[in-house]
Amino acid sequence: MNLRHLTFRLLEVYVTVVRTGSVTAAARQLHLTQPTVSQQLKRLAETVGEPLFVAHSGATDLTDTGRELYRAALDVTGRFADFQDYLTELQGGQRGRFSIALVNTAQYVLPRLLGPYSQAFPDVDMTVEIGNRQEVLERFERQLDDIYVFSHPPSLEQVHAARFLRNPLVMIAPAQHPLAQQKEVRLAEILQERLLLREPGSATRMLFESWLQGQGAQWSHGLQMASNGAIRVGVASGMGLAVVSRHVLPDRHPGIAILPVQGFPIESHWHFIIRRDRRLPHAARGFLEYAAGSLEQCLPAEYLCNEVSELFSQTMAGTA
Amino acid sequence: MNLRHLTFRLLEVYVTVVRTGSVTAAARQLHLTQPTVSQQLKRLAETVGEPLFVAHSGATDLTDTGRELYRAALDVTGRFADFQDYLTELQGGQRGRFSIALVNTAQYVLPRLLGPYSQAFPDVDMTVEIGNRQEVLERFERQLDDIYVFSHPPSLEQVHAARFLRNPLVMIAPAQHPLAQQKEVRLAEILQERLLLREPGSATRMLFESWLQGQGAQWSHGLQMASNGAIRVGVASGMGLAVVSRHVLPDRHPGIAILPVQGFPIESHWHFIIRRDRRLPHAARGFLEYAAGSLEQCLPAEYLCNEVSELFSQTMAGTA
DNA sequence: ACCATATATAGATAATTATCTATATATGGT
DNA sequence: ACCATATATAGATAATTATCTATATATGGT
Repeated sequence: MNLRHLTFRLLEVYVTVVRTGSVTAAARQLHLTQPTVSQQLKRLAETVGEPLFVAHSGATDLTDTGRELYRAALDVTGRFADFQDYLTELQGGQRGRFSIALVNTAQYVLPRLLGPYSQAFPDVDMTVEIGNRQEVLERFERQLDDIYVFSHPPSLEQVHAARFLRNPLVMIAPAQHPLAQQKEVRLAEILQERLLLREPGSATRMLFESWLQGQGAQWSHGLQMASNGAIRVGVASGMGLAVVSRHVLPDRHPGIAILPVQGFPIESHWHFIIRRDRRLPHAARGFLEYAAGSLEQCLPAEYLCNEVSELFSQTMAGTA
Repeated sequence: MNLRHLTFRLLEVYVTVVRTGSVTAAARQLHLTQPTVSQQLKRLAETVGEPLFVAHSGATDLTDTGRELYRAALDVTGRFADFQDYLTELQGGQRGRFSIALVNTAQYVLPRLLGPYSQAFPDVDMTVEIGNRQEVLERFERQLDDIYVFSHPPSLEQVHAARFLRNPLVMIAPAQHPLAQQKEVRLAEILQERLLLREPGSATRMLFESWLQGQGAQWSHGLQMASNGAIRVGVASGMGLAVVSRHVLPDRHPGIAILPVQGFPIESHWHFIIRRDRRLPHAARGFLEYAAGSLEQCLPAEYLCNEVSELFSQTMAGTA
């Protein structure tokens, strides 16, 4: 046998024999029979091409070569044990990396989950991508990320989605706006006003438009703005009304009023989405498990809608 | 497959693939076919339980796990290469250890060979044992050493011996002794004198006695002394005559005369002796090879009798 | 001198490996 | 759009390994 065909197992057997100082004891420890261990030793010595033991009057002793081999075996098996540890951590989700792509609006809440998670798993290397619905959808199609967050997941066969948070869309107005004083606001009243809207690829805008369409309505004065932040500031400074995710507003939001429009808030949910046709990194699974268990602690109870574990069990099935 | 059944060979294949960045190139380098290497990689990945490569648009890249494995593989194969180097040196006789047992008298010449040898092979750990014939014979019987030096080797089946140096026994007397003035000395004249003799286990004494017996003679006044050195001093100071190896006398030996006794010098030879029933360490073989090639440079030409290489070829046959 | 214990050897077998040839399947560049 | 190149898969096979049970052979201690 060539030295190259040595296995770690064989070295392990050897190390055990040297440590215990006895073939029989080693066999017991390794759950092998004594002849098996004897044979392994013989094969090892043949492979090395030198005797490893000398039997001088009873007690067998290591030769110099045997001692060298023992050292080498310890180093080598030790180094490989390190690699195994790495694997174990990786497979347990305590180590590794994954990426998650968020639609813009979700960045107002998700950090509350991502923060504690990355504190709990400092060895996981997490990448967070942010874009509007259109952009995240493209990433999804190009399979760039491991987990996606949408309010309306693409419905394809290879997609698994699970809701984790309510995402109500509200109509906001400057606090001093006349409509803000009313008990109830009719849709028609809104459509007179100027509306600050996100770009067409935005999920919030799509949702609102499809809702409007359901009502057989259409807005008249629109003004496009690049971000939720800009819209919020715009509304506060009297530029117009807007539809935004409730999460875009801080808990306290002076200068801005939520209008009690008929049919509002428009209900939607955020989902964690994974692709069945792509291997889910252990760390990504680990994150979803963490989310399933910790959403309650991280996010306000009023928005909770924790169905993450469903996703998780689905995935399991998909993987198996 | 379990991680323990990984072979160094498999890691080597992996390392080659990573290095060349190509399965086909690695196969060429390893003198394997491409499918063989593909299969090995597949098996390796299965063993590890994680993908090692990601194929993103053509170019295949290592995963994190692949990179970890690569590091581990480098460390591990590197460590084992060190062990192989050790083996190579050992098997080449440049490293290792052996012991050689000398009869007392040989210690006057052998250092001239051992010195240069151990300078040339500083990594060989050599043990030199010294005793009288009886003692060395005992060591031989108990198989304590790798090489023995006798003038008259035991003649057993498992013994290989080769002469390497003449060992003439001379009769010495105080320089001012009457016999020292004669052109020729008869044996009878000697036997009148007091003879300084080594102990019964000594080779010199045995040789002399058996020679005497051949002549049908016997000495009358004997005085036993413990060492060749003591005898030399004793003779110089007029205590008597003595038979010693020519090598016991320095080149210049004022105060001592070599008597031209009839039948003297008694010729004998030193032999290197090895046992066929005992593994000859590579270093011991290396020493004998060195002796075969370097005796001429190390010892005086007049005593040379280099038949060491015969021994060596015999040994080869015995081993094969 | 014998007995208990440890080790080695013989003989057997199921499983696995290492390797091949032939062929199918990407994939990148003109 | 096609062709050259690279990779993966299928199918086959000889060799090797890992392991066992049964048994022979040391070896050290009373």
